[in-house]
Order: sequence, then structure tokens, then C-alpha cells
Amino acid sequence: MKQPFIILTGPTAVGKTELSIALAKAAGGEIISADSMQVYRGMDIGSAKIRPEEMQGVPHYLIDILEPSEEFHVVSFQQYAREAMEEIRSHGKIPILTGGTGFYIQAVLYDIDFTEHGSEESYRKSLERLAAEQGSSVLHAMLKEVDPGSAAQIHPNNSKRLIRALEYYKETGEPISKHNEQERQKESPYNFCYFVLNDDRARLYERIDRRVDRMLAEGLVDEVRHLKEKGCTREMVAMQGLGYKEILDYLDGKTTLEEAVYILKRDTRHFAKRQLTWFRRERDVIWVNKQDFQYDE
RNA sequence: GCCUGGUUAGCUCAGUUGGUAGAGCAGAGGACUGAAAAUCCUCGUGUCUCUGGUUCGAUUCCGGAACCAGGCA
Repeated sequence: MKQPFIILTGPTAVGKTELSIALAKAAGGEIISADSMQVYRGMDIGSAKIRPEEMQGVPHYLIDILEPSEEFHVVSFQQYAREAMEEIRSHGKIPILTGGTGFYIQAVLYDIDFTEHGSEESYRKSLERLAAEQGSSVLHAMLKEVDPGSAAQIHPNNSKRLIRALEYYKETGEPISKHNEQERQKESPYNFCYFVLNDDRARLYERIDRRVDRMLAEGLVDEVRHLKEKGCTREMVAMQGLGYKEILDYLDGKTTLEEAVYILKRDTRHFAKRQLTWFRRERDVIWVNKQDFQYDE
């Protein structure tokens, strides 16, 4: 029998966090965060992390588990999330996955296969260097040789995905397009409900602007300055998060604070839009439009 | 008050040797399967400020007005 599993997601700043607590209480659940930034300690304001007092006694998993200098990606997320689900079930509770990282949600929901194939760091590095020196179209030409199917799907400018496709081919001797095709056919092993909270676009954007202003008022600049003093740099994945890279540019004197805030608001809007594109494509999603309910906040 | 420059897409600005116009940003849509808050792709019609004139035809040339900069008084 399939295990019950609840997902609550939506674009950044819609109000997922507040709703997740109400949902957890009503359904008898515990929360797993599906958020690529809230895993990091010391990144509280910029990642809009839930505060302990807001949790109202509902246990949360995958928050504050790493230092910003540590690597994190879908594969580690998937492993941690599986462990958390098991633990929640052992408590007789229902796991609720909440957060805005659609890719992470998919990895868990459809149990996507990310088996290790013994990757060599050096190969990836050499590809990165090649892209930097000669442009990503060189990688595209290389991929076309070994895996024309993937090459047809990946744009010549998209170096990240070209690198992964080449890496995958090197590790397995198989085209990544074939692997993706197989994984896409998968049925979820869970009895799930996939909720996407959404709001009118203009209102969502207003909320984003207001939230950024609030982050600044709460001390985002000091938070980033502190991370910088601890040795965090732009190369770290954690520092690629919205709110961190922009403020870091300001602290490095590359922009004024005003410019940094403008860029942060703009890029957060772009991000919310991309999230919505992702959720629209997912199957079996239940859209919850805030305008259809009378509640706000 | 006078002189100079400007007024073109939501914003910043190109441009049309006179045949009703195009970039960046914003905005919209999409892709994504080991960086995903990342990475990448696609989408450009608007009284060309108003008003007389010249002209087959004016956003473009000429006159006037309004507004905005800067300079001189």
C-alpha cells in the first residue's frame, strides 16, 4: 500500500510557511523543508527561514543542517529527505514537504534515480575550463559526437547542462537523454497530494518587494557581512542564493545598496516566475489560488 | 526674459538622406533529471509632445506653442 505524502509548494513569498503549519496541525504531519538555501546555518533572513517560535511545536527537518561552505544538491537532498520521511512515519505522522525548490520535490516524489557512477572532479573541471576559454558551443559539438539526442535538446549556450550531459556519458556510456526519458515515465511510489499555492501575479510581486524591504530592515546586510567575514565567497553554492549574491556585490563595492536592492527584487520576481513555469508542467498538481479563498496572510 | 539641447514602447535611449520605427531594461511564455534561489531559450505597434505650413506623403524639413534640462541675465 502506498504511503501518504503531502506536498505544499508555490512561488517564493506567497505564504507557504504560514499555511504549512496549519496544514501540519490539521493533518497530523511533520515538515520537511524542500529549500536549497534554508539548509544552511547562518542564512536566516535572506532565505526567509522559519523561526523556531513560528513552528508552534511542529517538527521541521532539513533546516540548518549544513555550513554555507558545504556542498548541497539534489542528490544529497533526496537522501536526507528519505531519511526524514522514514523518521516521521516512525512517529506515526504524515510527511509534509514544503518549500519552493521544484526540482527537489520532483526528485523525492518520483524517486528519480541518481545512482553514483564514480564521477571524476577533474573531468568536470576541464570541461568548465574549456567552456570558459572557448565558449560553450565547443561542448555542444563534443556532445553531438557522443550523444546527438541530448545535444538536440540542450541549447549550445547552456554550459551547465552540456557539462552534466558530457559527464553523464563519460560515467555511464549512455546518453543522459535516455535516462531522463526513463525517469520521466515513473509513477510516484506515494499516495500524494501536491498543492501549489498561488496568488494574482501583481499581488505576488508586491509581496516580494515588501518582503525584500522587510529583510533589509531585519538586518540582511549585517547577516551577509557576517558570512563574508567568516570567509564566504561567491564561488560557494550557498552564496548564489537570492539576497546573498546581491548584497555581497554591494559589500564588495561593485554596486550601491540601492542597485543591489533593485536587482534583488527584480531577480526574485524572475525566480517566482520560473517556479510557476515549473509547477505548471508538473502532473497531478492541485492549484490553490489565494484569490479564491478569503484569507490573506 | 534670452540662448542652447531635448520631448519616440511601462523606463532609458537609438533611428528614419521625407514613404508611419528598434535596442537594452521592465513585462510575458518556455526548457530543466548530480550547481536548480542555479543555468539557458523565445516574444517588440507605439496618437514618434501638440499645432500650423511645405509636400502626393511629415515622426523626420520650416514656423509657433507647451513641458523638461543646462547656460546667460
